[in-house]
Amino acid sequence: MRITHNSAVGPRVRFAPSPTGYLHVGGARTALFNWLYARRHRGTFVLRIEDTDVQRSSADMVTGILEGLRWLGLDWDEGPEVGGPRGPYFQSGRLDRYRAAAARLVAEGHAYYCYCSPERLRDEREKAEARGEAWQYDRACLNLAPERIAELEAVAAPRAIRFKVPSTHTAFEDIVHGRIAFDPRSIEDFVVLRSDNHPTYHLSVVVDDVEMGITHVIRGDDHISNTPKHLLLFEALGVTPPTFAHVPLILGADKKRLSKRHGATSVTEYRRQGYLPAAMVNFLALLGWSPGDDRELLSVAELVDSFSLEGISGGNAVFNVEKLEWMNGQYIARLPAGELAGAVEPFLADAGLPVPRDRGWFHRLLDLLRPRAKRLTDFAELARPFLVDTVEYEPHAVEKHLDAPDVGAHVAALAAALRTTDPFDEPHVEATVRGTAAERGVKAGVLIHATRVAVTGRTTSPGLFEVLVLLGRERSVARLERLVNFLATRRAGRVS
RNA sequence: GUCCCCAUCGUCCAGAGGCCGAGGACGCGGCCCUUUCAAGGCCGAAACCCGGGUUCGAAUCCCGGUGGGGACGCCA
Repeated sequence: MRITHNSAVGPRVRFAPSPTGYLHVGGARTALFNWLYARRHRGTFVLRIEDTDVQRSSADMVTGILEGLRWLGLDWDEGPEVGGPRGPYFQSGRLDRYRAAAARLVAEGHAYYCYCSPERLRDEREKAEARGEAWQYDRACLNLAPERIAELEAVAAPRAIRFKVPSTHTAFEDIVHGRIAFDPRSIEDFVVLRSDNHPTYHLSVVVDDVEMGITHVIRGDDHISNTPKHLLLFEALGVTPPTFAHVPLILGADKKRLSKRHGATSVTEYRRQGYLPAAMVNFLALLGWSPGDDRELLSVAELVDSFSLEGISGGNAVFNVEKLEWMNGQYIARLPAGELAGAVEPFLADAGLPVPRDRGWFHRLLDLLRPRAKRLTDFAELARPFLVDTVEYEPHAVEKHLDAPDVGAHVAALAAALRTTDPFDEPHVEATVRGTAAERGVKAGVLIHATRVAVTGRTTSPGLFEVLVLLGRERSVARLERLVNFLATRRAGRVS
């Protein structure tokens, strides 16, 4: 049997979410950095599901996370649904390995059994807290007498396994932060295997990173303080630790860790709000990282090409939704019409609007609307007048533009003129509108605004001539005539 | 409280001792374009946290302070 040594080919990185929640934008960015690093260096991107917390993990969450990653275009080389030579990729399927590792640590004197009750530990912590101090495990079980152990075992007392933290000085070179050192005395003898025989995060993450041949650990800043524990574990297991790169956290506008109260935090939510995956990726990439120059709009290929861990900033970053919106608008403006159509369709459907069967016409409509859209959801409202049979007149539009004298007559005249405008294209339609206004002695604006209300029901829309042409002669004329009727009956109503 | 990380415009970044009288982007203000709304173009306001060093010279290096964040679980 041949062992594949991918590390010789390129770096192996991993994204290891725990399915206790949806895919958070912070997690997505961590995944993105890992992915970019793997792609940049022709390495391997591994996806591993950390579901050792059986209580809080769920299969639905796994599905959601996978969907989120796929939507962003972050494909994994090894992991759920694609498999790979270093599986299983769910920690729940690797329990025996963690138990074996824990047993080995005990056998080799790096860990010991701990029979302390959770209640006692909790009490000690509370007491210490009351004194304003932090409590560290007191090693009560480190040197239990053999007889005592025999007693405890005889009654099958629950036992956990704790790592015996050596006094070795733990320091490491972090790619984004430089050298980070911890005083080993500040690290307690942490549990590696719970009394229910399940590993803690520290054990599973290290065992997996070893067995999966991970060369670079790119993860959130919040793991810095866990790193010395991991380092110690790697050492006890006799393995050279991977290289670490701790990326800063994403904060909300109040500089607190981004959470639900700041608004949307899940990738799925942004997707629903009408953001394009490419914009999301671009934006996330620039949160805490920069290519080193002033480029803002970078394609995935460009990101891959310029990504480097050294370019990651050390400070936390505030999630700036306004910039995301702007960026999304930029991507909407540039997306090929065909792709934009596909992206917009579900949002039209959600709004109860029909998707035009004439693709060419649909594309022209989209081209008219796109400079006005920041999110895909905007298209529903923007497109409504073009997709419904009868437009509704917005009250303020009626007030603002239909009260001028003789508006009805002007509009009627335009309707008549438009019947014979040939060809019915922008230059000719514009000439007709302006000509009609001139003939009737009103400023073009008056007629234009009234006409806009007639065909869209609103005070704002894309350029009126483009709108008329896109709607076509029949619909345009019909809408103008309908407005004439509307004004007539409205006046009648007022008189009586 | 202890340990760790961080510190340039409101926000995201550029800046790795002289090129910085600090550059880009979002947002904001103004002007232009214009039938409205956008988009676009141009212009503008806006920052090196404070105090000590080191150096001929510091946004850049060192120390301290302050501020912000994170971690202190048989959660991950």
